[in-house]
Amino acid sequence: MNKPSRIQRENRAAIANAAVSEFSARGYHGATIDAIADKAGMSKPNLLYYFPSKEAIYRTVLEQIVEEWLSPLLSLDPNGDPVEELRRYISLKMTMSAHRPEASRLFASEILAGAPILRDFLETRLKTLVDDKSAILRSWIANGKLAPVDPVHLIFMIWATTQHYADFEAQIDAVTGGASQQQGFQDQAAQAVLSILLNGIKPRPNG
Amino acid sequence: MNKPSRIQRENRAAIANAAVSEFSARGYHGATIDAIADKAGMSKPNLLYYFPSKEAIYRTVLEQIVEEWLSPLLSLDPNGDPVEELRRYISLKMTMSAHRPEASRLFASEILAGAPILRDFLETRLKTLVDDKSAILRSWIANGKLAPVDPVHLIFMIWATTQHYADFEAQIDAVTGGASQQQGFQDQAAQAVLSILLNGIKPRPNG
DNA sequence: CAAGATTTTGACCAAATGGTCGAATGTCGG
DNA sequence: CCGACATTCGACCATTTGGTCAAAATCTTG
Repeated sequence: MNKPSRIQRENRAAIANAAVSEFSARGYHGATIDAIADKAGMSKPNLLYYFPSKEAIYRTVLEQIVEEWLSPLLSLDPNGDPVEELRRYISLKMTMSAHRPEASRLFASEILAGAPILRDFLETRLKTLVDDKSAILRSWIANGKLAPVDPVHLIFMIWATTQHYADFEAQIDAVTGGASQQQGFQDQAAQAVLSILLNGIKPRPNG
Repeated sequence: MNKPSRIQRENRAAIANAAVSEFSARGYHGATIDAIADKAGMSKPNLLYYFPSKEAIYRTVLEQIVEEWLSPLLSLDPNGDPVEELRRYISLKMTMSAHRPEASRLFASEILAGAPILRDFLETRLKTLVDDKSAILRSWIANGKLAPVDPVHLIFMIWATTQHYADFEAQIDAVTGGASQQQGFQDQAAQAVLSILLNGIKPRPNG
């Protein structure tokens, strides 16, 4: 495979962006190649010149998102201060959730559907990563730097709370009267999440 | 409209069950009337004798789920002990998540898609309910019975963490090597969630 | 049991949609 | 500015799918 031309790079990127938007808004089956092509500013046959099939587009954007999603957890530092490290991790995930809600929702929709495409990735790379980081958390607990909670469930809770703001945006908007669009809401959310989670895991005298 | 016959009740129930299963597994667009009819043990035209359209089936099952979902929050008692009330509420939601994961995923998929059908419900009944219960939480905080956290975000966090176990089951299964199917996993999850959330909101000396 | 009402379904239809093809157009190094 | 290659797209096709209809089968009840 030769180096991609400028046109190839641009078009592939345009298609990927359009696809994230369409897939996240309508789900895999609800999204159509025509709509993605339209949004990317080209005809359907032209789009299919760059990707062999609808599923190929889906796989591609999912893979990109997954890489992006992984990185914050990767950077959890075993030598840092436990509470500070977790504060940084949670803040990072809150920021990502606020900045790329469509990507978050696309990932969520894949998992909701039983992870037909991502199952292998989840069982291998993600599992390994979680096992590794759980070990770090466990050592912090053993040293009395964190309250004794199951590390895996702590990780799940962080994922759940942070991604909730992107994935359930429609519900949050409805319940808050659209506040989530307003400046400051994100900071407020981050503060509440950090406050509850960090206080929930700070070491306690009466274990 | 006359009283429904026994056949009507049975068939409507069979269709609703099949629909929850199909819609939650494949999403609104991925589910087909044929598949729902099959799973309900009848032909497609027969199914359409009971419901006028695919969307009508979807609306019906969503409404049932939403009613079910609402009830635990309704029962939050302003006169109970704050931490005990929240413990009960969280436990109830964890149990529901474990017992009806498909219903949870169907609800989640509707919200992910922007709540096209449920928007009105979310903006009216759910908003009112959240406003009411937030007031209770605020009074508990004012009385020093809870740490000062934004009540709305606390409610979001409870929803996020409890429903995560149903909605992201595929991911949890993959990462834990299928542990979520095993006896005891649910209790472990509930314990971790309760521990972190309750400790996160217990009143603290240094506000 | 007969007659009316209810329930069931095979056969069909129209629209939507993923994907193909061949011809036309554009790009670029030499 | 030419030739080779890359890009674009109108027209088309096959399949899937939501929904209709009229006739058949099955209840129900006086």
